[in-house]
Amino acid sequence: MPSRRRFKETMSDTQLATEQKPSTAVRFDDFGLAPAILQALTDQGYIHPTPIQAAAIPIVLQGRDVMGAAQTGTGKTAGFSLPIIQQLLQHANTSASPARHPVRALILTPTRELADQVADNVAAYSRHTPLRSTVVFGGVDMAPQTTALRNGVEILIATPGRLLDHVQQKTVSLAQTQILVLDEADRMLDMGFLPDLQRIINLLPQKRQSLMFSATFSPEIKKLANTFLQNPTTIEVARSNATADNVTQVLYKVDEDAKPDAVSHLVRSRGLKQVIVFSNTKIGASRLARHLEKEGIKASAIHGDKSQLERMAALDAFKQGGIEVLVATDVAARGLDIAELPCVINFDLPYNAEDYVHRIGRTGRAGASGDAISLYTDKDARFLADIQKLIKRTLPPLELEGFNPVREVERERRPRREEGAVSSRPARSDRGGYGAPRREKIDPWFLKPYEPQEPSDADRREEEERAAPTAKKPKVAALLGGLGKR
DNA sequence: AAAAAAC
Repeated sequence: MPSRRRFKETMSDTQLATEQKPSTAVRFDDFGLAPAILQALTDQGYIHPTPIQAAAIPIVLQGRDVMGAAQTGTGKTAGFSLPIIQQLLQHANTSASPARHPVRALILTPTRELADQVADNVAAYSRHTPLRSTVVFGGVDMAPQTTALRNGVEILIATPGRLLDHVQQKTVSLAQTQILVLDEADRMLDMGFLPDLQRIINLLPQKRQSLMFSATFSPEIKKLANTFLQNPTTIEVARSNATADNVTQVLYKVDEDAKPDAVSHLVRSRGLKQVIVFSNTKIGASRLARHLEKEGIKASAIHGDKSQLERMAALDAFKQGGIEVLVATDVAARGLDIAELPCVINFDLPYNAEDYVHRIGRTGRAGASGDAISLYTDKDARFLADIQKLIKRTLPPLELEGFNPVREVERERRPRREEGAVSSRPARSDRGGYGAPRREKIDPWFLKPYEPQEPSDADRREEEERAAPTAKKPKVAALLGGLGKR
C-alpha cells in the first residue's frame, strides 16, 4: 500500500498517537504553496501543519484521490482547502467556457452549520487570491445565493439538497468541476444523502479529483469510496473510533428526573462558561435550555426544528460568549469547530455509540485538554455497553459529588426528624445557599406533555412534524448496491 | 427509541 508508506515518511509514530499536535519538523512553507496562501496562513498565525495537513497537502497537490479518516479538530479543513486553492491557482481554467467563473471545486457537507464554517475557512485561506468562493445551504433565502452563483465562484461549499435545488434552477453548473470533496461522508450516509450524492456526482465530469473524509471506515463508506474514488491514497491520522487521550471522560449516575438539575449543578459547581450539552431529542434540548434559563444560566438550544436564523444566532452568541450553555441535538455533534471548548456534557447518552465519540470530540480540540461528562441512568445500560466496546475502555458510573436532588435529601432527613432532632436552621424552602434552589418536590417538567408557552415558528414546526412524521428513508446498503460500478 | 437535509 503506497499510501501508507507515503504517510509514514512524513509522520512519526508519536505524531500518529498525539493526533492533533502540530508537527514542529514540517512548516507550511515546505509545500511550495503560493505566497498568497502563505500570507493568509501567516495572518492567522499558522506556521506548522497538523499531521493530517502534513500528510494530505502533498498528496492532494499531486492530484491524487484521497480517502481520509479524520475527525474534525484535526485541521482537516485546511488539509484539503489549502492544496485545492493551490491547484486552482496553478492550473488556470483552460476550457473555452462562456462562464467566466465556473465552479471548479465543490465541497459538500452534511449540515448547514458545517458548510458555513468550511466556507469561512476557505474564504480566509483564499483572501489574497483572485479566487471566489461562496456557500449555499437550505433554510435561508435562495436569492442572495443565486446572485452570488450568477456572479461566478470557483469554489462552492454546499449541503446537497440546496445545491440540487440550484442545479434545477440552472443557477449553477457543475460541468467543469475538477475537484470534489465529501466532508463527513459517514454522516452524509447516516442522513440518507446517498441518492442526492449520486445525483450530484453524475453532474460532474468523469475526469476529476475526488477527496472523501470520514470519521469511520464502515463497509458502507468503503463501498462508497470504491464507487467514486480512483486509486485513492488512504490517510489515517488516528485509529478510527479512538477517543482523544487528552479528554477526561466521566459518567455520573443520576435519577432520570434529576438530570436537568444535575446539569445546572455541574455548570455552577464547575463554573462552566462554555459548554455544549447534548440531548437526544429536539424537544428535550428546548426544554433543558428553558430550564437552565429559569435558573439564571445563559443558555440556548440549537436543533433542526429551529429556524436557520435561530440556529445561526445561537451558535454565534455561544461563540461570542453571550451564551454559556448551548443545548444541542446531534446537529452539533460533528464538524462544529468552536475553539478550545473545555467541556461537553451528555444530558442523554447517545443511542448510537459512534455519536458518543463525535460528541466528546467537541472538546479537547487542537491538543488542549477537555472534560466529557455524561449523565447515566439505569435505562442507559445497553448504550453504555456499546460505547465501552467501541472506545475500548470502561467508564464506571460515579456519584455526582455535592449534588443533592431533593428526593435524596428527604430520604436522609426523615429519620433524624423522627428521632426528635430540633433544627435551628430555617426551613429548607427558606434556605439560600449554593447550587440550585431547593424545592420541596421534584418537578419532572420534562417528563410531562409538552406545552409551549409562546409557540414560535420553530415550536409550531416541532408539533407539526410529530403529528405527521416523515417517511422512512431507504436502507443505505440497498442504495449502495444499486450504485453498480465496482 | 432520534436526528439531520430542498422547496
